[in-house]
Amino acid sequence: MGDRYNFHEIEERWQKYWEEVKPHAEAEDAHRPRYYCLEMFPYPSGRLHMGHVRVYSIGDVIARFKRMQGFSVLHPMGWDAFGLPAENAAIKHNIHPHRWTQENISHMRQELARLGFSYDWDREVSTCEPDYYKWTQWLFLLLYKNGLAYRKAAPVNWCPSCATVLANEQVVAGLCERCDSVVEKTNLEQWFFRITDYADRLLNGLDQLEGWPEKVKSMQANWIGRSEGTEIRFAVEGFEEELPVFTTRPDTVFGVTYVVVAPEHPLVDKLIAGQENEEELRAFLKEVMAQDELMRTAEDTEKKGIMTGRYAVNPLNNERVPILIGNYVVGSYGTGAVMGVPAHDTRDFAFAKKYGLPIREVVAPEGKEAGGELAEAYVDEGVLVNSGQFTGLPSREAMEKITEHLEAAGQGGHKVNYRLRDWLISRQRYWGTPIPIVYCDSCGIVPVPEEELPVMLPTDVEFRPTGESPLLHCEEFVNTTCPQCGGSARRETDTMDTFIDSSWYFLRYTDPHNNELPFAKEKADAWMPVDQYIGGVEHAILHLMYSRFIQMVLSDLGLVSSEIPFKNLLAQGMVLQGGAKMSKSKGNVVDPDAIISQYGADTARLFILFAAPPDKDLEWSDEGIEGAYRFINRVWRLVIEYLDLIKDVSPKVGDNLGPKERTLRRIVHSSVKKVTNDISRRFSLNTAISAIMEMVNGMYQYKDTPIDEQNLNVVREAVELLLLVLAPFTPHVTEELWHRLGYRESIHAQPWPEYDEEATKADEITIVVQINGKVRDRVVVPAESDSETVKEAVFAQPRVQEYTAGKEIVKTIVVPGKLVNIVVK
RNA sequence: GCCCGCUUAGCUCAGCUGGUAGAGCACCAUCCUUGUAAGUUGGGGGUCGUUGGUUCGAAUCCGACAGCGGGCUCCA
Repeated sequence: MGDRYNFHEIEERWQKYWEEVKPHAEAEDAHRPRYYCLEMFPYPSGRLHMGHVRVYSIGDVIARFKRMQGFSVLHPMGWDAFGLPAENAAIKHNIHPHRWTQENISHMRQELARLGFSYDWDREVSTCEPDYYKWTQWLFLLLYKNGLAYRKAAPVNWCPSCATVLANEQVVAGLCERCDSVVEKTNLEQWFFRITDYADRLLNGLDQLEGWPEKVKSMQANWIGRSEGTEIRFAVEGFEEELPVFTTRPDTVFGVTYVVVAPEHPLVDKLIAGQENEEELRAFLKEVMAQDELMRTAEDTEKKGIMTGRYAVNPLNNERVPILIGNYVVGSYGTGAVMGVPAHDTRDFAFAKKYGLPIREVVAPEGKEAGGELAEAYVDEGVLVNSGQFTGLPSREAMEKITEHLEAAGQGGHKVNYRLRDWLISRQRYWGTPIPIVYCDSCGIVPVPEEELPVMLPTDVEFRPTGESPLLHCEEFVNTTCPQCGGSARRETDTMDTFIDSSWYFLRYTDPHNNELPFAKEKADAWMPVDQYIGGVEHAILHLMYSRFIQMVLSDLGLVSSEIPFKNLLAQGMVLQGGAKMSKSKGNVVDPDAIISQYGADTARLFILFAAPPDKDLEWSDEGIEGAYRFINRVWRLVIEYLDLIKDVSPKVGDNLGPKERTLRRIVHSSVKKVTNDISRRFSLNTAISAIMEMVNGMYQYKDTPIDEQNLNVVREAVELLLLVLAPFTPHVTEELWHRLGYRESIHAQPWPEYDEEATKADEITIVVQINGKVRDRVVVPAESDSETVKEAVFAQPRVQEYTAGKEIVKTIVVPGKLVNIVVK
């Protein structure tokens, strides 16, 4: 044991000790309040990156802090282990996905251990293991039995490079979220979860999530996209079928001069069949459909339409209006058809001008006459004109009246529309949870009985370079018997979206070894909801909304008591280098392993926590990490230099302290106060560290004071407090120094220190003197002076007398302990 | 286009309910050291994005505007 700070030796020693003693295995102590601290589990890509170091460092400080505060803390770790990269590795390097994943996990587990994170490893879960995915299948069956999982043919997003379909959420601007390939539309029979049944609850439930960032909530609200309006059913001349449209502006219905349907609209085929321009129409359809979604929905794509030669009838005024097919109408939103009101919608206005369609004004700005040619669409509300019996009504009232009228006539009514679609969960991939369904020629779709779970993923399969799922060609997997009739049947070869695996893992942690159920209700209820969830904002919609959905379903079915999975959410910022996110392609990646080898885990943790508030982006800085390293060295030297003097001294401080000791205690105790507040108030870890730095500076200020025996316990107290508040941030070095102080117990098992409020108060305070709001002077007064005494002292100042001489004193404002403002005229 | 966030020292960021503008890094100096590296002590540096308002008093509250970043978007 040398006197230099040897982090290699220290970190290795305590990591070994923690591994043996398992201080973080949760005892489920019923007498202590519980706290569930969770960070999003990683995909086992092979190596940790700085983003991981950041999120897990934040979580670890919170977990350690809460433990010291006396909570029984659940702080688990696991692996989101299914997914495409493993399969790609199989194709490319001829290594089985399971082995690839396992090797990555064991490497990353070691990396996490090297960082000194305090996980309860006995609860580790891995979503690709049968004892986990069995319960993911169980969950699928639960949804199936409750009508929340269904199969249908639908136009779906197909990523040609990943050779699988994607959920809407996984398509970003027409590109695959994973690989940026252009996503195509195909018609396929696929499995869906009925998340749209929960649209309203998912939206309204956001209000209850007080501990979530507004940003994440508004992103989810946007995604759900609730839109209240009116459905209006137009009759189609010559057909039985009606053509429903959705509008948020029923007050403009008298201004409808045409109707546009999407090229995908189910009625299109019938509408154009036998029309004289059928060929031209088909050509148009072909052209539009050939364009991929990205092109079609781009802002600058020209709006195109074509007359079908058919007419619809406006149910309000019985007017015949032409039906067009338009490239800008989206088949999957609303009814796939819109009414065209050129006078009151910017897009419709441009469209009508282009195709010479009539423009009829039906809403006028209040107090203004209608008439004359419109230069642009009037999109605001106003008073109705040219609208039959509704003329003269203000927009708001007209919307209500017109909707009621339609309802009474059976031609429409109130309608709520959502942007949210059902969750497409089928993936044409091997490395995922098999969907527990068989297809029987006589019985149809048959769920695999619970007692036959898990449907095992076969291991002996052949990976094809095309990316086609090996399950398709795995005879012993595909061929099975029907659980109902015993006849021959085929297994579903699609696997589940990995977002299902991760939408319930936090529940499995509460009861990870349960062989009878995914989790026991009592165990889940004891811990849920997660008190603090931490992860990247990139999951704001996908993972966080799916988890909310699954939790709501489980709660409705009585399997858990809370319908909220995560009470508080901390969306941590990215780690940047040179203003850009670290990425291999940009070549600006800093490797955590290299940093740990060079500076140690404590330094890496301290820097990454100090460099920015947890929820902001963090700019990596080599100087910054040097600074963090120097700071730890500074703490080390300070404690080591005092060690012999204070080794056998009690931290109990007596009365009768000298002024220097009082100053030291004031700095130390107010720092402890600030650290405590900063961590508990809103995890302001960077400012907490800054307060600890000030504390150390204060202790260095004192260091050269000749030490008198009776002051040694002031020093001992200061050193102990320093180590205690620093412990959650730099667990190794504080553990080492704590033991060197003579303690046998872990520092991480100590209670969080109390500060002495009295000690934080200064003996004297400086009062700022303002004249008309401008700082003109300062006065030092005893801390406990009352307002009158302060005033007297202020007015006794020569400068104050100068400034007030010959002037009228209008009033004097005294802010106790801070300032005095004299208003003069 | 709509919504949200940010703008404070050279850099990265604090600044809680309005009341003396602050930390770390960088920089400069000082001392220690044979020298290097490390260390010690001290210091300089800010019209708080612009502008109007509320107030005795505004970085802080309110309104505009600008710049940067993010989310949603032919959404009917």
